[in-house]
Amino acid sequence: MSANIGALAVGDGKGKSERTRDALLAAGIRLFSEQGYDATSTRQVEALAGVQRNLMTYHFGGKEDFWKACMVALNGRMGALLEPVFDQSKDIEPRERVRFLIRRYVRASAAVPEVARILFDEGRSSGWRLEWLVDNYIRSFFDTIAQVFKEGRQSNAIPDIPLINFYYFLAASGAMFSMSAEFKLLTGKDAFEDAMVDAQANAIADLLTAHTHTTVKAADAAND
Amino acid sequence: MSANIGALAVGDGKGKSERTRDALLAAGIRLFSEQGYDATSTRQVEALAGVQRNLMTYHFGGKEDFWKACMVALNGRMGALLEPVFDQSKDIEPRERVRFLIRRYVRASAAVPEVARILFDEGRSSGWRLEWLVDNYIRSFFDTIAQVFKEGRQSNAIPDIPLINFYYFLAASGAMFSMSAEFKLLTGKDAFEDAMVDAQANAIADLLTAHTHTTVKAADAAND
DNA sequence: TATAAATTTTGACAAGCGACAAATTACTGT
DNA sequence: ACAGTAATTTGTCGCTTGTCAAAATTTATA
Repeated sequence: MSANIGALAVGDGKGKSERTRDALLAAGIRLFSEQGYDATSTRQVEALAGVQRNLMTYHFGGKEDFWKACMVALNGRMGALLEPVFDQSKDIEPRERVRFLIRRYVRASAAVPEVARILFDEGRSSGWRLEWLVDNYIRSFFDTIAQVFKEGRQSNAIPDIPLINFYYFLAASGAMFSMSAEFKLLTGKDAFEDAMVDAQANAIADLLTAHTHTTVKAADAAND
Repeated sequence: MSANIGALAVGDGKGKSERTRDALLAAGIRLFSEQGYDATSTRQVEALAGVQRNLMTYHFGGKEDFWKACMVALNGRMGALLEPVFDQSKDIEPRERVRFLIRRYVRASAAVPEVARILFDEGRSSGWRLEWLVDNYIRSFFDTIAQVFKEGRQSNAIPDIPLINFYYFLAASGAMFSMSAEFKLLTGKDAFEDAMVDAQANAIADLLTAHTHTTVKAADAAND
């Protein structure tokens, strides 16, 4: 792990106080997403940010509020990538529009893998962090996906599977980037390479917009 | 959290020492999978197991070796579900065989959600735990999936996507069960209900054995 | 039953944790 | 330059962490 993330996270035209806050947020996002909340200590965050001990408490009030601030900042990164997408897609015909949205979402998941890491992490057990995430971000994201799904079904662009399964399939499409360390050990390649990201985006779009065979259900039952 | 997991994990015909070990392993699997390695303390495991402090160190030597023992036990649970599957499927015709294997794998992921939780957790950043998992289990699992994929492609049962992406879809198909707490908050339902597990198994099988349109690639490029 | 081994229990330690308080330095507006 | 405030720095607190050590107890063997 690099000794100091401050220099990377710093904007030049900002005051020292704001630079401290930004460095802390960048370090917090990285450590919370890599290690989880409980396993990340305030001293560790401050060390990675290259700032003095106790500055997190001063600027953010405490570990809990700091985590929420990290989530807001992280949502900002993701939102900046996803917000223009709906506008860009509004003139595309239904089937290609769904594929376009899916590909852009997968690319955003690769560009900001911290989001998927934290969702996989916090979604496992209930608590105040999961409740906060659901209330502030996850619920509205699910509603957005539900709208895309509805339109995709009406135009027959999306196969006949339940919304819930469609949602979790899409949400899990970031697993390849979330598990980038395993990916490297297993394949020897970098999951964030452009060609790899495109391959994943295309594959997800292919699978989620393919027509399914309608004759297999009976055969399934015979083997169960 | 229940105060004591020992009574559940105990076999009756076993000696006290073995019962202590089993209770510790059951508690360890649960806590490591829910909270991760660093966030789980030895005292917490011992308390959930309903045994005295320091018995983990005595029976397993230390936290690291105890974690490995938990992984071995967890692999045993998963293996017991997956081992008979290949034998059962060897007379099914290729396309239905792939669907059968996928559905059984998804159901096993639901029956033992701890596996997916730990893989999502440890796959994020490199270290001795990820290396150990890859060397002992993940690599051979990947090879098995690669073999299924190869046969599935030859019989045209699996759509034309790269192996790596196929593998990570399948691995990520357990995300719905791994994130069961989020699932409950988001949908109000229990992800482990039989009907829900079957729906996911069928949906994954449908998506991974559907034929894709071959005419969309050019249209994709037009929007990028 | 006597003896040794295995297992359980209790005690203690250095190190790290989040948080609070106070002292010091840097910045702001007048 | 000055006062007032913001920001940084240092010190400390009670608590938990993983681990080692030793005493007490239970189990196995002769």
